[in-house]
Amino acid sequence: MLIENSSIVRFSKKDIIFRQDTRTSHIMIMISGMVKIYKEGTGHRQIILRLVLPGSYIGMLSVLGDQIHQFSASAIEASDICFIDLNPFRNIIMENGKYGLKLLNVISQEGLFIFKRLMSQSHKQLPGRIADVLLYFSREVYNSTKFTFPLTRRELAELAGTTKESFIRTLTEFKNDRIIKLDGSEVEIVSHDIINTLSEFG
Amino acid sequence: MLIENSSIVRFSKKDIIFRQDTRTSHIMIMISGMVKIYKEGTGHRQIILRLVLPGSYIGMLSVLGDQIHQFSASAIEASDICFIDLNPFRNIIMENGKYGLKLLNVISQEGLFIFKRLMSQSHKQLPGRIADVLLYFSREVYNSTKFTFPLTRRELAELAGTTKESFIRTLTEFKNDRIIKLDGSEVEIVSHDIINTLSEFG
DNA sequence: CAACTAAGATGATTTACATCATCTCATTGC
DNA sequence: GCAATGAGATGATGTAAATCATCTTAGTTG
Repeated sequence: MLIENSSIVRFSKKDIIFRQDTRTSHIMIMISGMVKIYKEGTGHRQIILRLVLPGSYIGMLSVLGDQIHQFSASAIEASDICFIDLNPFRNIIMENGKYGLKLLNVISQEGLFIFKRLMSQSHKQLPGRIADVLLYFSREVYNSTKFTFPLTRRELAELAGTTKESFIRTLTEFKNDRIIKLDGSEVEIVSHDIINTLSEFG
Repeated sequence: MLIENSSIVRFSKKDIIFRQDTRTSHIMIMISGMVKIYKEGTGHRQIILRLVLPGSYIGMLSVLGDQIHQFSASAIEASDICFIDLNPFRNIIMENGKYGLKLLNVISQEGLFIFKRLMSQSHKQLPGRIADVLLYFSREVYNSTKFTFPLTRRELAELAGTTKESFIRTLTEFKNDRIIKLDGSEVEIVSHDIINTLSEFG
C-alpha cells in the first residue's frame, strides 16, 4: 500500500529538497546519497542540524507536528528519495499499531538526537563542538576513525555552530597537537581519548 | 485501562520528580501545579528547557526513545502528577491507532518546541533570548501581558541560556527603555512590538 | 584562457558576555 | 535578636570567539 502511494525522486548534488516554512504532506525516506538538514537564519547564515543517510526518514517531526517544514533540506551528493503521501501513511498507522509504536520510537530518537546536537552547539565551547563534529562523522556517519569530510569548511562550521574561521583554527590546532591527522578533507582521529574528553567537558 | 494502571503522586515545591540518566518505565501526565524540565550540566549549572503545565505529558521523548531520562524534572510549586505504566500504555497504542497518531503529533510538537527553545538559547544574542523568555511566559504560560515570574532570577537565566547577572542587567535595560514594567517578580510587557522584534532578530 | 568566484588558511581587532567582586535586603534558624 | 544564607542588583575586569582583513589556491564560466 505504501509502495502504491510512493514515488522515488532523484536529486543532484546541491539540489534543494524542501525549504523551511513550506507546507508538507509527504513523508520521505532516503534511498541513497546524503542530505543535510538545516535551519536558515537571517542573512546567509545557516545551521546544519544533521545529515541523513540511506534508510532514514526525513521531515517526520515537521510532517507529524504541524505540517509546516521547520527545516530545509538539500542534497550534498546525488540522492534518491522516496516520497510517501501522508494520508495513506496515516491510515497505516491507524491500522497497524505496532508500526505506530515503532514510529514513536523513531521520532523520539530523532528528537533526542537534534536535542543533543543543539546542546553541543549552544552549551559547549569551541574545542568541544569541533570534537563533537569529528565524533559525529567517525561514529555515526562513516563508522571509522578515518574518513573524508563530505562538506566544506563553512558547512562543517555550521554543523559545529561556529564560523568557518574558528572551525579552521581549532581544527589546525587539533592537527598541531597530534590529536588528528589532517590533509585537506582527509581526516584521521589519532587520539580518541582526547577527542572524547573534549566532547564531554565542552 | 489506563486508570487501572496509573497512580497519582503529589510533589511539594522543589521536590525532584526524576533525574536525568535514570531508567524510566512510566509516562507522566501533569494534573496540577508547575514543573520545570532541565538538563544538568557539569558543576551546578543547569539548563531549563521548558515548564510543564496541567494537561501535558512529561518525559515522552525519553520514555519512547531509549527509556533513559534525558532530562531532570522538579516541581516549582506543589504538583500532582499521574504516573502510567509504560506497558499498558504501549498496548493501548497497539490497539488504538488513532491514539498512536495523536501521540505522534504530541511528541512531534514537543520535539519542535524544545528545538525552538534551544535555537533561541544557542543562536540568538542576549536581548533576543530575554525577549523569548518574556514571550514564553506571556504567550504560553500565563496568556497575559502581565504576570509574575514563578522562578528566581537564576532560574530565569537558565531558561534564557545565560547567567543570572546578564539576565538581570538586560531585564533592567528593558525596564529603563520602557519596554517592560518591572517590580520584583511582577512584569508587564509594555511594547509587544519591540519584544517581538528583539525575539525575531536575535 | 582570462576573469571571477568560492574555499581554505592566518593574523589583527573588536565585542558580547561571563566571571569576579561587592553591597543591600529579605528569610531562615539557633 | 542577630549571625547566616541566598536572592537581587551593579560595577569592574577578563576572555572566547566573532568579525574584519588579507592572501593563496582551486574551481567555474562567459
